[in-house]
Amino acid sequence: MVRMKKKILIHVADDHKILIEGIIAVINTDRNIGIEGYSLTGQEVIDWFSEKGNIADILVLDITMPVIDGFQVLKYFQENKIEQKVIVLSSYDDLKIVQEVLSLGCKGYISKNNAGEHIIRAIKAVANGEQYFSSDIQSIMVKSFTGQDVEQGLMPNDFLINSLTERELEVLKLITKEYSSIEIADKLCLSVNTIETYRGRLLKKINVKNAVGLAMYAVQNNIV
Amino acid sequence: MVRMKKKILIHVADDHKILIEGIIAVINTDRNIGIEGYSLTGQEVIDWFSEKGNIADILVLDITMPVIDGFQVLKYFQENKIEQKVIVLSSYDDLKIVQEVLSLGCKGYISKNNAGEHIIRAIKAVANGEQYFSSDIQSIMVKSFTGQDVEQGLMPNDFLINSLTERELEVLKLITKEYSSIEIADKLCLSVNTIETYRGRLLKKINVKNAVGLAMYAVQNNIV
DNA sequence: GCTAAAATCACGGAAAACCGTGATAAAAAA
DNA sequence: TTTTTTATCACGGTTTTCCGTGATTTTAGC
Repeated sequence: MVRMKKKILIHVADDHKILIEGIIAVINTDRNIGIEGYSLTGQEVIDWFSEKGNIADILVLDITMPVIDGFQVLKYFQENKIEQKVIVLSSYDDLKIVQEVLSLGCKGYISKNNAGEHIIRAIKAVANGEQYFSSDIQSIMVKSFTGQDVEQGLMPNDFLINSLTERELEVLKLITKEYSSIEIADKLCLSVNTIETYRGRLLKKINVKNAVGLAMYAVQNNIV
Repeated sequence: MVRMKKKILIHVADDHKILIEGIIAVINTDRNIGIEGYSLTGQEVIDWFSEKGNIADILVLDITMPVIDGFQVLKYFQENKIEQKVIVLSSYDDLKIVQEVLSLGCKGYISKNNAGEHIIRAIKAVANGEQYFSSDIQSIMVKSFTGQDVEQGLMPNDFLINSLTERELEVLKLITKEYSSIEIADKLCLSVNTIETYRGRLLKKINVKNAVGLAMYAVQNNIV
């Protein structure tokens, strides 16, 4: 046993504050790990990094965030040749996502289902230069490796295009300004049908029930 | 001319931040007046007062704010026998409102139309124990005093019941949680018609176009 | 150059929201 | 004790949103 002198510093990024609080609570039970900060959007993570030049020892990163999602944060690190240890948190135990995320250089992958029991171990492993995967992720990886079919959970098929495009963002902004589809179509010189399509896509991507949900999301992520 | 030693401290309350910024900008042009703080809702004003026991020398107060409006803030002062110098800002040059506001002990009344040119003078006058009314307000007062008809501007007739009731607030909160009228009716054990009525009333009172507007208002006023 | 993503449009049906208006009973205020 | 406010419900009509599905054309990444 080596006595640790410095705490392992963690930065948590998730758009659900309640989840962040949960993770912080779990992490605080271990005296060798500490919280350096947290972000509610991918944008915040990137901002943090570009301002301070570095984040904590390990970034615990949610994949599903609006506008700038976890993928894009990983890409940002990759493109800027930044070696950042990242543990990805995901609600989706999907093989393709795991592959994608690993190829983007992430060192750990934990399913949100059992994040509580794995997060501490994952952090220590990754801090130690190892990789870590929660048990359910390991099992689907093994199955895939041995050629077995991996039964996929319920995941929106357009999950990988989670981040919002320019146009979608534009429409979202106008929605928060109380414009109707007709008015938005007018303003952007597009067909009403097109706007309706965007509306539907926004609902799916952001995963809310109605325009109010879109507005709340927009506010909570400083899209306003 | 007496040399002023202390700045006259102002607290601004308005639900539109842009207006607050404007007022602060104007006030900052005068070196004898300073900003002590600002509030975005009537509730904040009352909270501020009940916490700190006093606000600035003069409170510049917007009448039309959601939930707790300017009237209620004035009533709060009156009921708690607090002598607070208040200048009311209003978009409505309505005789009844001016009367109401004055009877609630406010010392100055400025129409938003020409707030810029009057605010400084009003502050100095009120700080000096005088009263102050912007020119258009004075003119309607004079007309009324001399028995002339006062032509009323466009003001919603239900303006005076601007503040939201308990039930309305409850419904508003559920709307921001993406519930439909049917679901809200279910949850509160009321008729769908009733909820629809509330929806309509909320739209009118808060003066927005649709549920998104309601949600935005709710967020901006910490009703969440 | 091929493939994936983005931007664009269409359409028809179902559900929900919005609008106006009116009404009644209970509670609160004047 | 009137009057006002609040809470409640009704209803018919219009508009808008939501849902699913599919298709074409650029644009961009590999």
